[in-house]
Amino acid sequence: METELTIQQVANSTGLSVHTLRYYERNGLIAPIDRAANGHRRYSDQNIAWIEFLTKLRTTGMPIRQMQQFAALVRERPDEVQERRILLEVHRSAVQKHMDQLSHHLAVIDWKIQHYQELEKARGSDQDCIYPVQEQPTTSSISEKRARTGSIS
Amino acid sequence: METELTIQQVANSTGLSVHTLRYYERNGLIAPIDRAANGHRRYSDQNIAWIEFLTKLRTTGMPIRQMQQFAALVRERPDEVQERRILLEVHRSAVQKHMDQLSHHLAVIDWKIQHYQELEKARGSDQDCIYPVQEQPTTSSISEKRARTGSIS
DNA sequence: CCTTGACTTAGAGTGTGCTCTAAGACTTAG
DNA sequence: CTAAGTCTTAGAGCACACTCTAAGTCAAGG
Repeated sequence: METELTIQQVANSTGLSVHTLRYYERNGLIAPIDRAANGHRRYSDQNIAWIEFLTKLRTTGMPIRQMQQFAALVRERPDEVQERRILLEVHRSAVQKHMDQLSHHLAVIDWKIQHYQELEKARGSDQDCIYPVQEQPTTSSISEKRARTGSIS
Repeated sequence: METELTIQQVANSTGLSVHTLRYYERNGLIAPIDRAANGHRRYSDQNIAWIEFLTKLRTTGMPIRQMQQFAALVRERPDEVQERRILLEVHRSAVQKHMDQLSHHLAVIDWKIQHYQELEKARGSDQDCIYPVQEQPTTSSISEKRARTGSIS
């Protein structure tokens, strides 16, 4: 039994809008979808699987252009898998790099939050809160830091 | 000795363009910068520190609106730190969530790469490569998975 | 003196990725 | 028979975050 979903159903199940689904198809991210007698799109299981993978590429930051490339490779050389692998590997390392950056920056934000917490604690017991010189972890080092005069942000 | 950098120097050191620096100032992300006698901006160490922190918020995906809010809190209630902390905590958990999603999706991409590698290996030794049914890890489960008929992307 | 170059402003333009509109066909429910 | 609802298309519009332009000021170097 082949499931044959409408665009609306696919929108609901994938989280993409019907607009976006058509937009993706128009732009070659999704191969032309089979039509019902009335011309309406009917999505197969494979279509859904493809769309789900696409959205994973999207949410990891792959630009539309690159997804177009990837989709073109699948359509034009379905039995030549190497180029696709390389494309994905390039993307993977970009995502990895991005995540590394995120986690570093998150550490700085964490640090700031903690700094604020300490200020709040001090505020509870202090008379009129003299702001200590602010230290900030940077790209180079979290511990060893020169004082920035009077930054209290 | 107060360092007093030009906008160009700040652009070079922060990686933002001079356009972006002015844009940020115009939009209240950066407080009005002190001017030299000729009206040119002169950035202090504190300004730089602030801009560096801003870019961390930006690169972790905080929208301009929220950075405006944060900057407004710093300017308008410099000694009330709680709201800022909460704002950052909200952002932190958003970033955390985003990173979790990224790493899950990255796992799927990794899986695909490996799948391709296996196809390439098989291709070297096989006669004419019959594609196995493709399995894909999904949000729900990586191991237990129904077969999708004939998807070979 | 004059050119080069960095700066200023307000405001227009750009790229990305959607997101929606308009006009029309078709199906189903009342 | 009609109205509501879902689909189709081509193409316009939008949000975001820049990015650049135009027109002008100013200072230093040749």
